[in-house]
Amino acid sequence: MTPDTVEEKSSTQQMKPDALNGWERTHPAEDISEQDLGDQVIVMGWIHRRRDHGGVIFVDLRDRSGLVQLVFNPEHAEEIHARAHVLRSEWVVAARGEVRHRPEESINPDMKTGTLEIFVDELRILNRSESPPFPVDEDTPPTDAVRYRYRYLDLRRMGGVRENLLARHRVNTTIREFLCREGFVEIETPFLTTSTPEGARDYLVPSRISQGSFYALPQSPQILKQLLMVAGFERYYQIVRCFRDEDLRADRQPEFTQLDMETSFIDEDRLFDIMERLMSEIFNEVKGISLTLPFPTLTYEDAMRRFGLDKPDIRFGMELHEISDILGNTGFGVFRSAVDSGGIVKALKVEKGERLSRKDLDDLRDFAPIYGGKGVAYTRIKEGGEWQSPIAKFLSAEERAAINERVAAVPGDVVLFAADSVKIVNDVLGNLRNSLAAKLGEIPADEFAFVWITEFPMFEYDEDEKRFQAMHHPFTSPREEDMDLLEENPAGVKARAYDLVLNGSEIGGGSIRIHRSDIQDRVFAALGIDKEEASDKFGFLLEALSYGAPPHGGLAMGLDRIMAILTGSESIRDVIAFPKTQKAVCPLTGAPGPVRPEQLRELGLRLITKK
RNA sequence: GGGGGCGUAGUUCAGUUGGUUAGAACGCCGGCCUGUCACGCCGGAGGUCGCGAGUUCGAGUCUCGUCGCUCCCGCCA
Repeated sequence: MTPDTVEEKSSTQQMKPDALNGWERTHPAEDISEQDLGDQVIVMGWIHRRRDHGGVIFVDLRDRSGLVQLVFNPEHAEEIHARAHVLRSEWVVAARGEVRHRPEESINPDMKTGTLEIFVDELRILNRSESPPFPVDEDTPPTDAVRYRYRYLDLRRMGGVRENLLARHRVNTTIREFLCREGFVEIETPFLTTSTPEGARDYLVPSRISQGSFYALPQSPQILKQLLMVAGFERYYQIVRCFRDEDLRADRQPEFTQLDMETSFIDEDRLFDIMERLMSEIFNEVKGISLTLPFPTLTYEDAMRRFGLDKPDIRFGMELHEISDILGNTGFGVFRSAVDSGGIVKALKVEKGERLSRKDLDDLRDFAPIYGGKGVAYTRIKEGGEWQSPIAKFLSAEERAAINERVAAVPGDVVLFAADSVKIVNDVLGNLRNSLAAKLGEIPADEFAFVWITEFPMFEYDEDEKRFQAMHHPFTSPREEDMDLLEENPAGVKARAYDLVLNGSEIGGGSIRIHRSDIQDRVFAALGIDKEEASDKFGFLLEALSYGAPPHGGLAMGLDRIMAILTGSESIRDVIAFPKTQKAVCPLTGAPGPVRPEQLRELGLRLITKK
């Protein structure tokens, strides 16, 4: 190797790190206060920034608590000053020194410890660091790909995900303390369990001992927590990881955390009350605000009618209005055929319609197809209720007047229309309502609007499989007054199921369960699950219900989503330490990855190579 | 499975109608600097323009494919 190919090592690279050697930290950096003036303290952390004036050197030391300024003065201690000269970003150091007041003109009002500094007498360099791939000391984060690759550095950044995780810790603590006071017992349930029929694809784990058999990772501990009620624990909870092998979204990870709860001898009102008080404590802890209790309640039917979605954002108005009845005999083919084929026509009024440009309205053309719709019609309302619209001429004056009255239109408004099947109309206008409100700045950002959605339909008809499916899950109790409909009209049965919605986001859901095996049998029958299949899949649950199951119910709260809303995060990835990418890959560990052939052999598995 | 956005220095980005040697800021390296706090000043290094093909005299720029990140629909409580 010739001399000029030898990589030159700077002096900083050659320095040997020091041992901690009995030193103990006396203060977190940001806890240094006026009370410590004149005291010798020891702080430990990372080099946040260094300002080397040739003479005096200033170093901002960062630890979990925050920042404190270290001062290295050559006149005070020349040798220490020389050591400080080689410090670089993200090196790990311990410093002992005296807490002093800064000179009056050097006070930094932006820092919590801005009036103070530590005059360093002794410095120990505990570890060096490569130059970080992105600045750890700045608020502006690098792109996601870089953040995830170096997640441990991303988490080191102040004011970012680190703060979210610390808030999450406080929420977990609040939950545990609250539920403990309320008589709940934390019990762990297995991760290696059996496949439950809840719709989502399971993550499977092959069994080595029983070759050809598989465990499933739980989508939720649903059946097991019901068994805990049969066992007599009365109030159970668990902060538990759940797994679903489905495509990811900003608010969906393949593994996610739920606050899972179940209670005996209780009905909806008492359960709602417990949850509302818990939410109130959480919001008080993290945001310092008190929520107004109780939360409002909306039936599924009303939510769909007024907002088009079962997770309405009720922070703003802009409700939907059905106008099908006005259009029974209309000459406008698009509306007419929707109504004639069992669909509906709904209208969405936007006040101060001048905020929507011609282009905005034309762009609506692209909105409907996202949800399977054909389009969105619109009109501007002029003086005297006159319509300025491409579709005005297709509607009679009476029809236009009736619509104006239905939506209470005044001059200046814009009214939007969708005509299609019930599902598509609600999807299109429900989502358009959210989208327009956001665009027009109608959503109060610092408001938290909870709403319970109740009385969900028990069953949903699956067009593909030509049979009913449980909308929630098959252990949900039908309402008492709908029991008789189980056999004659399943579509009319409403369930004792409920969701908790916050700012248009579903943050939790649950139900009062079936605790009698005779009713469970009838629900299985309605679902087209025969006795054999039922006992095959859930025999242990049915058996358990026959041994004195108490009336019980519960819910599961999506902790990731709650944290995302609490911290103002766009994605739940920002409240998870090591999240997966949209391809369900962990950028740090590389999971999932290949396994050694002998591992497969032990499991009795062989890979089929896909083209 | 489908639709949209992004990909240029370590990082964040700019890059004209396709035209010579691809720029800036921050960071990094070296030097100077005793009250800074995004310290300042001087100098320097650093690029497979995600990857591959194509069109062209000529591609960071146009076309096709592919990979990665991301938002959405489907799917999923």
